[in-house]
Amino acid sequence: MANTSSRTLRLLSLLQTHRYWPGPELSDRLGVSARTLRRDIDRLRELGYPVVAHRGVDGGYQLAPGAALPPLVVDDEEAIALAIGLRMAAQGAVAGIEESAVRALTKVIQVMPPRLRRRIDALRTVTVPAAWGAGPTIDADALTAVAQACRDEERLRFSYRARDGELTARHVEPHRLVSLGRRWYLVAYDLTRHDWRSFRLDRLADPGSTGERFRPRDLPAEDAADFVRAAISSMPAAYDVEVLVHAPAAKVRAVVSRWGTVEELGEDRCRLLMTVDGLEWPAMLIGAVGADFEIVGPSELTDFVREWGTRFLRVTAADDRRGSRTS
Amino acid sequence: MANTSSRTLRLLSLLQTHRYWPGPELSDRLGVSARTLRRDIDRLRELGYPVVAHRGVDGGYQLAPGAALPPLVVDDEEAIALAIGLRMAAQGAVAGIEESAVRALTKVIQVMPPRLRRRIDALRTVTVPAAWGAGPTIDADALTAVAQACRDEERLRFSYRARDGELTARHVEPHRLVSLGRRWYLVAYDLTRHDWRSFRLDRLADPGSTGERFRPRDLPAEDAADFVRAAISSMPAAYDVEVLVHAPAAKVRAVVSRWGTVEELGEDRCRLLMTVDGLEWPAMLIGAVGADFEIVGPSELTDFVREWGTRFLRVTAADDRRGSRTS
DNA sequence: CGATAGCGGCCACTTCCTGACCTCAATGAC
DNA sequence: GTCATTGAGGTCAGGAAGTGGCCGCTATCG
Repeated sequence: MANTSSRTLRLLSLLQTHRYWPGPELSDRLGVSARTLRRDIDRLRELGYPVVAHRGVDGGYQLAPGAALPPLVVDDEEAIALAIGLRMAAQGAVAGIEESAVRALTKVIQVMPPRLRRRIDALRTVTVPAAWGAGPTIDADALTAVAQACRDEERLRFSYRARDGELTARHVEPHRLVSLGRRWYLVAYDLTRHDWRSFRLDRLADPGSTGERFRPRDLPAEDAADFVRAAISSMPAAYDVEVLVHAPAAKVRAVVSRWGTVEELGEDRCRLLMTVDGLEWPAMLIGAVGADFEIVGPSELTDFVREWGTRFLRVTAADDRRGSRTS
Repeated sequence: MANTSSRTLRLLSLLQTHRYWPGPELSDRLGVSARTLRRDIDRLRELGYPVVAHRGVDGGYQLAPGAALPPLVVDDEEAIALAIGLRMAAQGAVAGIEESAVRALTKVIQVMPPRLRRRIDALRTVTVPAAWGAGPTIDADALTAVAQACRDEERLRFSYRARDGELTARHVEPHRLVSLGRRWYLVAYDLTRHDWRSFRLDRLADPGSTGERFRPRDLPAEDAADFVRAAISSMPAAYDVEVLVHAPAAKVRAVVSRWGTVEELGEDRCRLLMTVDGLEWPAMLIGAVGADFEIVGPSELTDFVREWGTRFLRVTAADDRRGSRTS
C-alpha cells in the first residue's frame, strides 16, 4: 500500500469526498512530506485532473471539474445507490440513456463485492416497478447478466417463454442488447436453431453465463436495432392521445409538465398530445386538471374515461346513501 | 501519460469495460512488455483487486468482484446515466438510500466537465418528476448545490419561500441535509437571524455557494434529523386515505405497488391505505384498479372522486352526441 | 507588516520500474 | 501423447522516478 499509484488514487479519492483540503492535512493523511504532496498534486494535474490551489492563510487544494472524468472512488453505500439508480435509469425512465445505464450498471455490478450485491437484492423488494409505462417489468438481474454476457462474449443459457406461452431452454451466443420503445431485446445467435434470433428480455428467465467464450459472428443486418425492428412485425399497441382542454395552456402545462405536449389554442383552450402505452395516465391527468375537455382520440380513451366516471359516480352515490363519514 | 500510476489506472479501466482480455492485447494497448504487464497485474492484486488469470491457449485476465470497490472508470455516456439514475434515487424512489445517492451525486457532479452538465440539463426536460409521492418536486440542481455546500463547508445564499408565501433572502452556514418522509430539509445556521433553522428544499430557490468557508458550529441537538423532527411541529396537511376495494388484494397490489399498503380482507376484498399530499394520486389508482370500492375517508376524497366522475360522464356524453370518432 | 500556505528549483539518496532472458506450469487442439 | 500457446515468476543490470530536505519566492488575510 506504500505505492505511488495507490497514493495517487487515495489522493484523488480524498479530493472527491471533501472538496477543500488544507495541504498539511493531506500530506499527513497520505503519510508523506509536504514536498511530495506537491509533487503528487502535480502528477494529478499532469494526468489531466484540474486541481486548483488557494494560497495564503487558510489555503488548500480543491478538485475542479475538468475535461475528463476522473475515476470515481465510491464507498459501499454510494455504490448501492449507484446500482439502484442505474437500474431505474435502465428501466427506461428517461429515454435515450438506457444503453449507457446498462453499461455502467454492468461495470458497477461486476466489481461489486458479494455482500453489496446481497444488500441490493434486499432492496429490490421495495424497488419501484416500471410504473411509467405499464409495460412488463424487466428483471434487473437478468438485464445485467445478459449485458455482461454480451460484453464478455460468453455463451448464455436461459429459458424463454414464447408468445404462445411455451417454455424452451436456449443456448445462445449473445450479440447485443437493444432498447426499443419500452422494451429490451437481446439479439443473439441461437446455437440450437443455428440462426439469429431476437429475444424479449421480459420473457427470458434464469440467464446463466456458461463461461464458454466465443468469437463474435457477423450479424446479417446493418445494426442490431435494425434486426430487432425487422423481427418485430407486430408493434405493441400504443395510443396517441389527443384531448382539447377548456383551460388555459399554462394551467394544463403545470399539471401535465413533461408527460405530454400542450398547444395553446386560445385564451381558455388548449390541445394536449401524449403518446402512452396505457390509458390510466391520460385519464388521471385530465382528471387532475379539473376542467372540461373533449377527447379527440383514441376512442378507447372515451370508453375508458366513461367507465371511470360511471364507477366513480356509482361509488360516491353509494357512499352518500350510507352517510358520508368524516376523516 | 507515460506514468506508472496512469498505466495502472488505464489497466483497471480496461479490465472494467471488457471483462476478458488476452495478455498480449493488454500489454500492447498499454505499450509495455508482457513482463511489465504481469508486474502491473501483480500491482493491482497487491492493491486488493482480484485479477484472475486463465492459462493455456486462449487464456487471459479478468477482474473478479473483490472486497473493495475499485475506482470506477466511466465514460461520458455512463456518467450521464449515473447522474440521472442517482437523481432519481435521491428523489426518494427507494427508501433509505437517498442520502448516499446525494453523496454519490455530488461526487459525480463535482468532477463532471461542463459539457456533460449541459447534456444533463438538456435531458432534464424529459425526466420523470417525482411522481411517486405526489409531493412537490425538488429541483435536483438545488439538491446537489446544497449538498455540495454542506460537504465543503461553504456558506450558502438562497431565497426561501416561507409558509405564508413570503420570499426572503437567506445567508446560512449549511450543516446537513436530512431526508424525512418524502421531503428534503436543510439544517443550517442562519447568519442573519443568528440561530439554527431548518429549510424545506422544495421551498428554496437559487442556491448559490458564496465560496466563503467556515468552521462548523455545534448543532444544539443530538442529530440533524432530530432537529428537523423537532422543528416541524405543524405537519403539512396530509390526507390519510382509506379505501375498501372489491377486488383481490393481489390485483390491487399490482397497481398500487408501493404507493400504499394493501390489507387482504377476504377472497375479493381488501383495504387500501395511503398517506398522500394530494388526492389526484389515490383517485387515479382506484380508477386504474378497475373495480368497485368504498371510500372510508377522508370525505374530501369522496368529493374529489365525485367531481371527476361527474366531469368524465358529462364529457363522454357530449362526445357521444357529437358521434365518437375513430382513432 | 507578519504569519501562513502554496510554488518550484536544486541536490543527493534511494527505490522501483523496465525489458530481456530464462524455466516452469496449465491448457486446449490435433 | 505431443505441441503450441499463454500465464507465473526468478534474476539481472541499467535507468528512470520518487523522496525528503533545503532554499527563496509569491499570494492572501488579519
